[in-house]
Amino acid sequence: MTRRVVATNAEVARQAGVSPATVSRIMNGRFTGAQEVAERVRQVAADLGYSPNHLARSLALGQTGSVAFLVPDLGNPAFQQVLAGLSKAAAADGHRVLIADSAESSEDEPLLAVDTRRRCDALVLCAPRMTEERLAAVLKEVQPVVLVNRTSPGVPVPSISIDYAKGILNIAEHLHRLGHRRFAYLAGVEGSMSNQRRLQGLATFEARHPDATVTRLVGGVTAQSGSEAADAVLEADVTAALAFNDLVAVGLVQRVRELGLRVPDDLSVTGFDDIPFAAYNTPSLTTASVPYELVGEEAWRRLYAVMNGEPPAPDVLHQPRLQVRDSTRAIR
Amino acid sequence: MTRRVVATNAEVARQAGVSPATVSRIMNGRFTGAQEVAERVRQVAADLGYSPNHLARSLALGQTGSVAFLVPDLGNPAFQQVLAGLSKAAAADGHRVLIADSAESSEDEPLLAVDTRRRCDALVLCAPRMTEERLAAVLKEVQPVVLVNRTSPGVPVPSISIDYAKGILNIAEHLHRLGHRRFAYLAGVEGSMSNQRRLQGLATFEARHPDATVTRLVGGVTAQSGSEAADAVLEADVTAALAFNDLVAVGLVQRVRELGLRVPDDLSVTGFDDIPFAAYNTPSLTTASVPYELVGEEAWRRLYAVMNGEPPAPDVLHQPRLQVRDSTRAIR
DNA sequence: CTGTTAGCGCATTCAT
DNA sequence: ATGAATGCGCTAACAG
Repeated sequence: MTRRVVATNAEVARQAGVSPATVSRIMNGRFTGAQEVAERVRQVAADLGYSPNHLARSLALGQTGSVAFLVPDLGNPAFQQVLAGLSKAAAADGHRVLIADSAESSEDEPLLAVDTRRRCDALVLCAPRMTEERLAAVLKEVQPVVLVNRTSPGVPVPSISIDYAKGILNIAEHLHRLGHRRFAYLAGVEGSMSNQRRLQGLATFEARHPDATVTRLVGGVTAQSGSEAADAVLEADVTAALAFNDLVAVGLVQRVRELGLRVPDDLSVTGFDDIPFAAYNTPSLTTASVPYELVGEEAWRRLYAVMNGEPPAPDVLHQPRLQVRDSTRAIR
Repeated sequence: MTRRVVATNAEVARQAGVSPATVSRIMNGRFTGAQEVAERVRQVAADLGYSPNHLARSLALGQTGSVAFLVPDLGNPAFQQVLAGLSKAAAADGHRVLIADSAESSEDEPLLAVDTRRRCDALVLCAPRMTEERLAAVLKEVQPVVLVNRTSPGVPVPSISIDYAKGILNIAEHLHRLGHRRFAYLAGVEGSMSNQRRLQGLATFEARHPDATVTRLVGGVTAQSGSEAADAVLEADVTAALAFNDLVAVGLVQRVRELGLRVPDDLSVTGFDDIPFAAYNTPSLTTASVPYELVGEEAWRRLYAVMNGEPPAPDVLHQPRLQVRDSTRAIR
């Protein structure tokens, strides 16, 4: 009954006639002795199929070489892009990403964040709906940490954010220039930071343009919720609908067309995020382009800095870029 | 200079006046002694903000509570669905998923698979382009492992696969019933298992229907490659185009329409996978529906079984379901 | 029921 | 240049 199925440091050391310390040094490139010794050890290691146990190594070193990424919903293309950027950048520096999907349950997020963080060296936290109180409490437990999509008033941690208010404002202004005056806004999840910011942007817009009216409608974050909101949009008697994001816009457009209206002829529709599909939708979506992959990359840079005791780069507030396509057109 | 920033088992034990073993037992619910002792220990632990070091625990236990998932491209919605299913199922059993994205570089996959696997208890491997030779070598090093999207002739490991051949055959038959006789197939990555299976399905189709011709064209796996193949499709003088997957179909449809043709009136187009967006495309995509999220879930079930020394459920070969929508129509 | 002891496998001082 | 000894923090066997 051999318990161990994989070779160990000590085993290699014994067979190569050296000490475990020497094996360790050779495996980590800190060896300064004779070449032939190194060669012999490598040979034995190869024969035994040995490679250092990552767990034991992490314990001794005090670091795992992986970072956690907590997202509300990995099914959302926007978060997938952040993950892609984070994953690539981290990999370039020899680190891995452990994902935790809270499945939109902001109740569980604090626990999930802390627990996941404990398995890694650091955390990238994206929790747009967590209360500030909870967030502050969590942040103290999970450092090093970088915030995505929001900042924390209390605890000072690096963050990468998007200027959602400005983004939706630019979209509204674009439609206003096209002659639109009656708008509908399909809201995202109530209470989420990203929805609140958009509402602020719309408030600014209304203040600037007394001739415009914006009807707030219940929306959501998925294509299905966009579909379901179609009737309400039509009843609202508007000429343009601003969806919370591209997914909602896609769902809305499809349903509206099924109901016999034309987009953009009868109704202009806009999205937000500029997910890859936005350009391939029919009609292609006018939206606010957000560099999510870059966000993931920047999050990594800051995390890496903090992990190495260096000061992180300053926070950034990305300005979404208005991307005009075919789903919007001038009145008349 | 206090080095430790977080409390340790021994520290709690000392302050609570018990042994480390007792603390361990209480933290893991294996304590059978007096309630007041447990209460006191919990109180001390809470005061010190103590929770067991996951790394040390893993080392002692010999397991980490996380599994690795290697994918060729996390940007592909199909893989994202598998991940979602896997992640949810694993989470339900108290496990986490560590992702590794090989960025379509099958060269690096063997190393990446082994290295990532070493950080976890098991691996879900999705490497459609790895050579069988390499695959066989890798499989021996990474067990427990479950294969997604392909099987291994040599090493017997559990696998969840899709009957791509049957799927594309059903699509072709559907078009044939609609009167189509001249087809174009936009191939995926050459040499990939999933592309080979589709080619086999098409060969079967041609054998059955001597009156039909299928022109093989260079494609890819992204919307952009679909766009780029549009010219070739038009030159091929066909009435129906079968894209490798939905992404390619989406790109093809958009470009073809830009070129002034109507889909499905002038050209029927089909996809594969039935990604969420397929239903929202204009026109909605006729495609082969694959239950990818279920695939991820089933992969977890088998992995979990093997990890616990139980026999895994039998391999499954999922039959894609023909999903007829608006991108295909009868000739004339 | 609870404490003592001995690893888990590795990296790293400190000697030599 | 190399080996012996120690610790990372925890769990499990074994006593008592």
